[in-house]
Amino acid sequence: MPHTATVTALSDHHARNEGDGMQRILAAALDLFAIHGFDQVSVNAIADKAGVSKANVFHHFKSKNDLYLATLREACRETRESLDVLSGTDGDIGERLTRYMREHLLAMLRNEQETRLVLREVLDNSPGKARALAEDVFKDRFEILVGVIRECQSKGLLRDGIDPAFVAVMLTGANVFYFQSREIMRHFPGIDFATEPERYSEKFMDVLLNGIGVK
Amino acid sequence: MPHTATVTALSDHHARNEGDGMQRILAAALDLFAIHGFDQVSVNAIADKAGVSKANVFHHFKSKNDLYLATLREACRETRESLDVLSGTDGDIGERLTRYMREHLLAMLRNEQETRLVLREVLDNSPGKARALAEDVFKDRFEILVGVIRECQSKGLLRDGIDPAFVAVMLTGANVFYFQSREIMRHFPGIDFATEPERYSEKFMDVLLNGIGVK
DNA sequence: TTGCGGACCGACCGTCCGGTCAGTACCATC
DNA sequence: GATGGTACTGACCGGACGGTCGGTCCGCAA
Repeated sequence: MPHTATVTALSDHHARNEGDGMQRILAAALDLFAIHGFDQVSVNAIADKAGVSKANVFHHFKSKNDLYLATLREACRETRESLDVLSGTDGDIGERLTRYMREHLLAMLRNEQETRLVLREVLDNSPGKARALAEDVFKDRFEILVGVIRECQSKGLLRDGIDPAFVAVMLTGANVFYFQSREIMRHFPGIDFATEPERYSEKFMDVLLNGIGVK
Repeated sequence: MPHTATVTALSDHHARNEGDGMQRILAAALDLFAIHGFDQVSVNAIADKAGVSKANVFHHFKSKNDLYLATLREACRETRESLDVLSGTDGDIGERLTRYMREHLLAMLRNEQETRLVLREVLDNSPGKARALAEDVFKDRFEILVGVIRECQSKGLLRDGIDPAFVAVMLTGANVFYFQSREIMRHFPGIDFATEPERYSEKFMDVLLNGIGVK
């Protein structure tokens, strides 16, 4: 009795769950790859989660690596937002950067799985899979950010001694590190921002703009 | 013809290479685990690199996971330095933190493999293996750092509005992010510190102490 | 009505993995 | 010289993995 729906009801001939099989496979792969990483996830597990047979996975994607690349590509595509906040309005550098930092961090947390997938690929120094793919996404965004900061500097909104590229790295790094380590920070004493990203952004911008020294 | 030395000369009966077999296994495991991660490394590969048989690995360690834990434990032990710089002298907060940041970053880079191993365990959100082990190391150091910063603040060396725990996170995050992403930063334009950690530390401390805003 | 192609399946394959085991060489100590 | 412990080995095991294969079902166009 082949072709029996392994999932709930849905009497129709085809497309038994939601979306066609390929989409369900991609969604399942995103979930699993993002949480456990490439090696820890078997094609069988993906097929089970998607409610299809393993053979069907190989019908849509020519290899496990191919599926991973497709998943990563989609994750990259969906993560290209939150940068528009920057190019929007003019005005005070503090306001602009504050809004960017806040939105960027919230966007990372909102698309947690996609972010985790891309970050894993970028930060793991192994040449494997498609670091270049994820790296390009990173690079594009980074250059835009540097451009905006440099523009602000030329308008006299930043001190002259400041290196725009370094500031961009600092901003990115602060958010990436928060994303990575917020879980363990929750176990640390004296930290009130582990579950409140906005408070983190606020404190960061205060230090960034004013420094920690006494006036 | 068993017991033939698979490595160079060393006529002696025992200890054919350097150190006993167990040490060689640990060293090989550190190398491979740090670079490729737990899953990507087979016990066979470790045994080959150490110049022993796979069975011998299981003679010294009761499982692959046990070997991983031993490796991680040693990596944690060897990484407990560079914090003494803090508790040393008194004096200007700028000097103290600058020296700490510099030394901490250089220590991470000096012990690259150990750092990578511990960091992988801490930052990967999977509950697996021995996150607690690495986390404790992190936590200890973090608390010391917070203590020093708080002390500086009570002496009036820091602005009152500053949260010491946040500053500690910021310092740690900046160095961790540099360690993780310096390789891809080398491919980015306009970055002059990707291969010069001391320049990175310098720029960071400038921003941290003085902020980026115009005076 | 036929036939074609895509979605899909169960069963299967070779490989490699973590782990075991029986046995060997080489020490100690008595 | 027997004994016992330790470092070490090749051969082997069950299982999981990525991937293949022959075949079924079904919508659709001729």
